[in-house]
This record gives sequence, structure tokens and C-alpha cells, in this order.
Amino acid sequence: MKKVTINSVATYAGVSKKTVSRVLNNEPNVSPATREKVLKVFKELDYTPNPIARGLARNRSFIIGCLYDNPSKSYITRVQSGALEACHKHNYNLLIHPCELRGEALIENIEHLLTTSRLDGMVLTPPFSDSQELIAFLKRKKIHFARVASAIEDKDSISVRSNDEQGAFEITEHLIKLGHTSIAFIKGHPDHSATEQRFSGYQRALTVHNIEFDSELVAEGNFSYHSGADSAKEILDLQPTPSAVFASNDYMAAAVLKLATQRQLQVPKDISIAGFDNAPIARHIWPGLTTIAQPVEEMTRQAVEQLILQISDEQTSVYQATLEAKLITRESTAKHLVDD
Amino acid sequence: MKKVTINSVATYAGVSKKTVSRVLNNEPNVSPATREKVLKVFKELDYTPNPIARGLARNRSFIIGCLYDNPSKSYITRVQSGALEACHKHNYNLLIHPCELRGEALIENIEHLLTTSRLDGMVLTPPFSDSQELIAFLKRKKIHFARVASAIEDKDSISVRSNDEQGAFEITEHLIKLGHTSIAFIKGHPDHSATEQRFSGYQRALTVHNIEFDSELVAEGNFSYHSGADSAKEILDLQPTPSAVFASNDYMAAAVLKLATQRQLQVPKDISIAGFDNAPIARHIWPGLTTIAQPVEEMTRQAVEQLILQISDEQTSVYQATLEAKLITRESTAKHLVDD
DNA sequence: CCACATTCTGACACCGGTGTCATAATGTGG
DNA sequence: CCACATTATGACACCGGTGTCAGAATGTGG
Repeated sequence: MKKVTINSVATYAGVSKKTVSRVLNNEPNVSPATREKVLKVFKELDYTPNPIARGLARNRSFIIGCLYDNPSKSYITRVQSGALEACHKHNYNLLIHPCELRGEALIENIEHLLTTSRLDGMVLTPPFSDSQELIAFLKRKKIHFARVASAIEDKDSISVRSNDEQGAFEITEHLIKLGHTSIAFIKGHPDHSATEQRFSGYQRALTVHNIEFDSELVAEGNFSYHSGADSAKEILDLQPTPSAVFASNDYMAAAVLKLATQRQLQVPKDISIAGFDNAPIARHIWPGLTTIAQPVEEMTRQAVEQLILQISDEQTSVYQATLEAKLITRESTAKHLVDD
Repeated sequence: MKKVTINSVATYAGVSKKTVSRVLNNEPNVSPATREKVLKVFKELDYTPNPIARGLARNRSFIIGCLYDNPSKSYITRVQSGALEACHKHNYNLLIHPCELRGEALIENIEHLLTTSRLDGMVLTPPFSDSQELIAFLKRKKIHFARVASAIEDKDSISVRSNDEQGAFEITEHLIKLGHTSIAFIKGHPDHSATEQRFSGYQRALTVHNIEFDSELVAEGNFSYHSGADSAKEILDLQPTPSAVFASNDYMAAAVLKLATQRQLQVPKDISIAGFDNAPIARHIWPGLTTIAQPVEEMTRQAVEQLILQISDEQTSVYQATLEAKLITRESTAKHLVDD
């Protein structure tokens, strides 16, 4: 059985390639009779147009690439979900490409990706959205891209972020208002700009409420559950034990909760725990985690949507937006009861 | 600035297109001098070959599509991770395509996907790996595909699964050996063949150990945390309360654990809980969940690898494998203490 | 130095569509 | 019924690479 191409359809229907192409793309100026005839042949021959040939002619692949390097799986899932929503709305598809930020191999890796698959645009998620090197490379190669949750400024490229510093400030303030003064903090991955921002929101809240910053209370994490478990151990071993812990994401907060529970500490009676992101795990555990809802899906959705508009030349101005992060209180934080 | 194509490179280097193409693909029979010259021009002009044109000529896209419709996000993450490993090893890329199994729109949806992006092959994850309709469609369209975790037999297509029935049998037997006789069960999504298999393993263990099956103890879930929460309520409201619960996946088990803890039940002292999959959440909560480790990544990795071999014509026989599921005991299950 | 094998190289068709433009068919008003 | 506008259709080049094959350049043995 021979492959069915536009030529076979044309011959079979007794029309030219171009007319078949017109029917294919719902172009005007085709008589109803001809259109019917061609459509019938489509069915008869079970014809599927070749997207590659079409892509070559139009210089489009209708594929967006999503770049990530993130220890938090749920973050990636949410990113994908937002990106897919925008892609499918505009008949685009999503290609995923995890890779490592570190090492000079990055540019080489992306270059190889572009040699392998033509991408109409790329979504950069943290930490790539902050990589000046990558941004410069993509500009040089004239690849459209959009940045998600980036801290750096770049007037020329699409960027959608949320206000992490403010979110961290609010959740810290929430703990302070509950009477906590000894609040431990677990940092995120040093390559991610969110890490610095959340830390700085934490510090600002302390300052505003006249609580002295104590570097002893700060542990280094990297957004993974595992790193949270290590930090949790550090923090819970402190004497005196802090009365509250604010972890830079929910995975690490969950790790603190697990260790605390293992050690017979009651949360939140003995110790309050707060996270960040509002990842699914925050409501899958007991007690549920007080956290900051970061609109990951929405950020990505907007970023990809704007990216597609830019690719289609329907948007000339560069979209830049900051979405709000919102405090969600659950059972893991409560009033600090002073020990008798 | 004009676009850099193979023609510009050829002209600039003073050779033919074909010679440039040879250098590009590391083909033999190019004199070292010529090769050097062309490579230098690549750099000078910052040339990136156009993957679409290449794809058209070779009739290849080097893209694999991954189809899924699964309420468990972590399952998808694991699938992707295994698929990506195989793809990158062979210089392929992965395009993800979530869509709904139900409704006649499925075939239309896939047809549209194939019209939009040329895919060299597709990985079908549950519940698609069990869809006869989809399998027939892909065969008709002569699209290569591999099935992951499917229960149905199809001699013509690649399939990698794990032994769910046996896994469910073992974990149920584990509970029985701990002295439990009243073991509740939460079913998975009815569209997934794993649901039936796990249920049947549970029943077989009861039979083998002379425990009467009680349909009162069976709740209907759908693999989502939310459905697990509903089932948990049903089960914990039973009088007398069962002494153990086996949920068809870890998310639902986590939901049971959460509700039990909320109700002041001690796990595993008052009630034992077991899950399935060994999802990350199984070890992120306290007590950790006893579960069956299903090699999701490995299944998908093997499936995609074989798929790529088949696409490349390096493999003519159809690979079919069943991997072992393994019992992992954690803190959520313990000896049943008879109430005094 | 010649006959022959081997290594390089390029001309050209082709992959399967789309864009441009000329021309054929049809419609409309006077 | 004609002049003209409008709609419908097809011829052909083109997108940017790869495959085939012929011919040129070079190497080898006698």
C-alpha cells in the first residue's frame, strides 16, 4: 500500500495539489462541489497530511519547548499543566526538556535540542528563566521565549512572575502575629532566584516586627524533600527548639512535619510549620500545611499564551506581569503557647 | 540579516550542498581539508540546520509522543522520567499529550495531534494502553507504539507491564500474616486495568487464607487523593472498623492515613494502612506507607527504548516483558492487637 | 606510465506540502 | 450580449535538507 500524499489525493480527485491544500486549510475560494469531492477522497484514502512538510513550507513546527531543572516534581507538573492549557488552546504541542543548569554543557545541550527538533518557542522555568547566558543565546538564535517566575529584569522578553518576597513576608508575619518569635527558616536551592526572594521576605518581616535575625535559625535546603529532612534534623536539634519553622517550599515543610511527628512533637501545639507553593502535598498530610499559594499554572499559562501570540505576530508589545501570592492557613500553624 | 541555510554555507565554503550535508551528518568520504573548511563556515555563520527540512527528507521527526490520562500526578512524572531517559539516550525528544479516554473525541483528538505534529512513535500509558480502539487506529495509521502497564494481550505490539495481581496478593498476605482479618479495600479508577488486577490479587489472598470476602469492606475510588478521602470516610465509619486498609494506590492510602490521624486513630497501632506504587508520598508522610514498589520508570524506559529500536528497524521481534513488583514495608502496617 | 580500484564531489531529483501569480470560469450591471 | 469584477483553479517555484548516481580526483600495483 502506497503512502497517501497530497499528490495521490489530487490525482484521485482530479484536481490540483493546490486545491487540495486549500480544502485542507479551509481556505476560501473553493467551490462547494469541489470541496465536497476532495473531502470525500480524504475519507476514502484515509489521508493524513504530513505536518513536517507543512512545517517546512510554513516555517513553523507548532511545538513549544519547556525547559526545566527542578527538584520539585509537583512544581513541574503544575508548570506542564499550565503550559499545556495554553498550547492546546492555540493548537500547539508541548515538548518537555529537563536539563541541568550547571556546566558549560547547557548551551551545547540546547543547541543540540534545536538541531534535533524545530521549536517555535521556549518556556523557561526556574532556574533557566534567570540565566543571562541562555537568554543571550536564545536572542542570538532568534528563538522566541517566555520566562516564568524570574527575578531578573529583561525588557525584551516575556515574563510572568509572582510576588515571592511579599508572600514570604506575609507568612512570616502570620507566624509572628501568632506569637512566634523564634522562627527557623529553610532556604531553597541556591540557583533559584526564588530562594533569595523568600529569604528576604522572611527577614523583612522580622525587621518590621523588631525581631532580631538569628543566622543559627537558618538552614540550607534545595527545595527537595530530602534536603528538607536534613534541615529539619538541624533545626529540631537546636536548643532551645524554635517554636515555628518556615520552609521555602511545601516539600521541605512536609519533611519537617514528618520528623517532628516522629519525635513525638505535636504540630501545631508544640511547633508550628509553614511552607510555600501550595503544592498538593500541603493538603495531603495531617495537619495540612499553612502555605503561600503561588499561581504556578496561571503564570505558565499566561507566559505560554503570550509566547504564542508573539510567535504569531499578533502581539508586538512584550508582556510582563506579576501575579499575587496568597496566604492559605491550614492546621500546621497555631498560637504559640509559652511553656510553663 | 538573512537566514543561514545549507545553501549559504555551501556557497560561502565553495562546495556543494551535498558536501555540507555530508559534513553535517559525519558521513565518510569527505576529505579532511574540506571537512575543516565547512566546519569553520558553520561557526562563522552560526549555522543551525533546520530539523524540519531534515525530517521531511528522512521522513523522521525524532519525536515520541506520550499519551496519558491519569489522576495521579506522580505516576505521570515517573512515566515521563523513564520515557525521557530512553529518548535522550537515542537523541529523540518527548512530546506530552494528556487527553481523555472517554468519549468518541479520543480518536479525533489523536488524529488532530498527528495532523499537527509528526510523531515517530507513541507511548501509551494506562488507560490508553488498554484501548482496543486506539490500538486499532494506530495500526491502521501505521504509527509505531508501545504499551505500558497494559493488561490486554496483543502479540503485535510492544508491551511492558508489572505484575499487579501478584503485588496486590503479596501486600494483602502481608496484612493477613500480621493478624488482620478485616481488611478494607479501595478500588482504583474503573477505566484502568490495574484496578481489576489489584482487586483480584486482594481477593486471591483472602481466599488462600480462608478469609471470607466481604463486599462491605470494598470502596470505590479512582486513584485520586480526593476519591481516597471519600472512601476513607466510608471505611472508617464502618462498625466495627476494619483493622487494616489496603488502598489501590498511595495517594488514596495517604488520604486514609490523614483521616485516621484526624480522628485520633493511631496508625499502625489502631489501624494498619497499605498502598500501592511506592509513590514519593509514601515516604513523605509519617508513618511511611507500606506499599508495593511498581517500577514505573523502568517499565516506561524499556517500552520507549524498544519503541525506538522498532522505529529504527533495529528490532524486528516484538518485545513483551513483565517486571516484578516488590513489597516495601514501612511503618504504616503492624501486628493486629486484639482489643481487650 | 598505464589500468584499475578507491575516494571525493557535485548535479539533480525528491520529500510533501504552501505561496505567488496567471488564467479560466462564473457572476453582475448596463 | 458585452464589459468588467469576482470567484475558482492550476502551474510552478520554493521551503531546506537528503538520496542516487555519475564523474572527477587520487591512490595503487605491475
